[in-house]
Amino acid sequence: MKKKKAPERPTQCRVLIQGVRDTQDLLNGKWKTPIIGALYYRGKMRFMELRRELDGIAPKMLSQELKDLEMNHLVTRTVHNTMPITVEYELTEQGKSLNSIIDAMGRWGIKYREQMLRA
Amino acid sequence: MKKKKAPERPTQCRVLIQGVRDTQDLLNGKWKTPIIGALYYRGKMRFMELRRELDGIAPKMLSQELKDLEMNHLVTRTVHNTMPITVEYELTEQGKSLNSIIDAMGRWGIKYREQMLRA
DNA sequence: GTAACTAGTTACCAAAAGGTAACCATCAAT
DNA sequence: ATTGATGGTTACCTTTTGGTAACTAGTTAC
Repeated sequence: MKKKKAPERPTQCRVLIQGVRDTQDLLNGKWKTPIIGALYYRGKMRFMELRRELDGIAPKMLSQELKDLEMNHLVTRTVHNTMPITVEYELTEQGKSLNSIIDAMGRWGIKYREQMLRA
Repeated sequence: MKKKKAPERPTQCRVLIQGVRDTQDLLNGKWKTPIIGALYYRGKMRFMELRRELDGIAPKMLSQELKDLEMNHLVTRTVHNTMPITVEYELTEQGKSLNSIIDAMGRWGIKYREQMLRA
């Protein structure tokens, strides 16, 4: 029985790498993780609250990133008919489930920084 | 006793966010996680082995990314005086410790994709 | 009427990321 | 002498990212 030409990479592995890529794509850019973090720790927030919380983000970026997150079903946007209108952003269940990853990244980053300083 | 002006965000949280940012910076770009993944699952590898494994990466990018990873102490580079010379890249302990995160991202990504297809 | 808050949008610009193609030196085999 | 492997480098170009500044529209307070 002849071996097929160079398959060699387990499908399992390829699938995992695709998963990593997907996750990275959802979290790409400078602001996505801070936004998700803020929404996770503070709960639903309005546009201006987020702006103030994130400190330094331009409205253009915030709007853009929130749209991205919404399109990817990580955040919901709801308009309230108050005067003036207010808009609330909130994490979906999927969005919330990202927290374990973001948290792991946070802890790892802290440990890394410590070890770099120690060395 | 008067409150200080708008401190409000727990230091703990800021530190965590910084950690996330650090981690993201180390893993930024299209190729870092695949490279680390390959080195994790296959062990030490040579330049050309990595190139073939990663499928589609230009030598320029691979070289650049490996330099980055090396500078950040996630990968070591060792030259062997064979003929022709060979160069081996290997994960450091720090580099290996990233696997839990990359793995978590992979699993999350897979689950996310499933749920998106189901919906 | 003018300023300020709500939630954004638009035009413009600079920097970074990433790809292509060509090239380099060293060595081995044909 | 040419081909092909090793491990890269270089110049060039396009796309993406992210920032600034100005602007919109609706409502409220002074």
